Amino acid sequence: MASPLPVIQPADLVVCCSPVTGGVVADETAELLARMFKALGDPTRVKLLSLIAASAGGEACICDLTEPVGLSQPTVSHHMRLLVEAGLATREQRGRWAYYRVAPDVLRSLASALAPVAG
Amino acid sequence: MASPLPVIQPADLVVCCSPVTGGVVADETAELLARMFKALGDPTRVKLLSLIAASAGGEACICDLTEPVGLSQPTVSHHMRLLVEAGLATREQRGRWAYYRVAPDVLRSLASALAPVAG
DNA sequence: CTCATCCATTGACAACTGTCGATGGGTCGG
DNA sequence: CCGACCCATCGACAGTTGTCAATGGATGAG
Repeated sequence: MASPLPVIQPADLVVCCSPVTGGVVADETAELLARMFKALGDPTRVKLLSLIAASAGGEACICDLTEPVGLSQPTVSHHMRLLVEAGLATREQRGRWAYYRVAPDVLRSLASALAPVAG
Repeated sequence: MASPLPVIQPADLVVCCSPVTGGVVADETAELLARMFKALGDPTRVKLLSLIAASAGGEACICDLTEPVGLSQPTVSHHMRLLVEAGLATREQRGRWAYYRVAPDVLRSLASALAPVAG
């Protein structure tokens, strides 16, 4: 985690969604896509997203997540930070708790980067 | 690469495609999805897939790919192996050449694992 | 104020990853 | 048969990643 890489914003998605399978993709696009996919490249993070999405209200705090994934609190916190930095989740602090949500539009964009020509 | 992990087969996809955002996902499913996403988690591999999909006939050999990505032949070969092991590409040997293709159905399945509820 | 709770950050460590050069096994053209 | 070509594997090395225990900053309850 040496690099203070900027958080991926929804606005960045206009760059990305020109589909892996629909023409050669620009370097910058490949970089952006890979960064988001990398965030999904760990089973714990896949499960975290799934847990959050399935939670009541579509949100969850760290304390709700540690037990289901069976990892320490710092580790879960770490994974959530990666998901947020990749733009796949959002974080909102309310009182003592930090509430995390998935970013449906970003996920949809990612999906559309895979699907296009693939029909 | 210590683990001789089995190559992901299209048949494995019946397990996977119950959507990250549509209910808590089983451990095995998370594992499978993460393995495929991890394969997409490198800009070089994203670009390789893109290059192959954009090639005439939808296929390409290693020698077509090294120059566009600017990496050595062994490295490209290595990346392609990962993509094949993840089920995202297929390899066919014809004479001296090894022809690689993308696996559209697998990509589509991956996409559908992201998209579902996200609407 | 004091204490308990929730969470992020830090430091450390083993494991994994991306890259290369060197090597060797197939396959085709002459 | 020989040389050229395509490709995979190996060994090595730096860099990144996943995990934890320990620590400390905020916030809220009593």
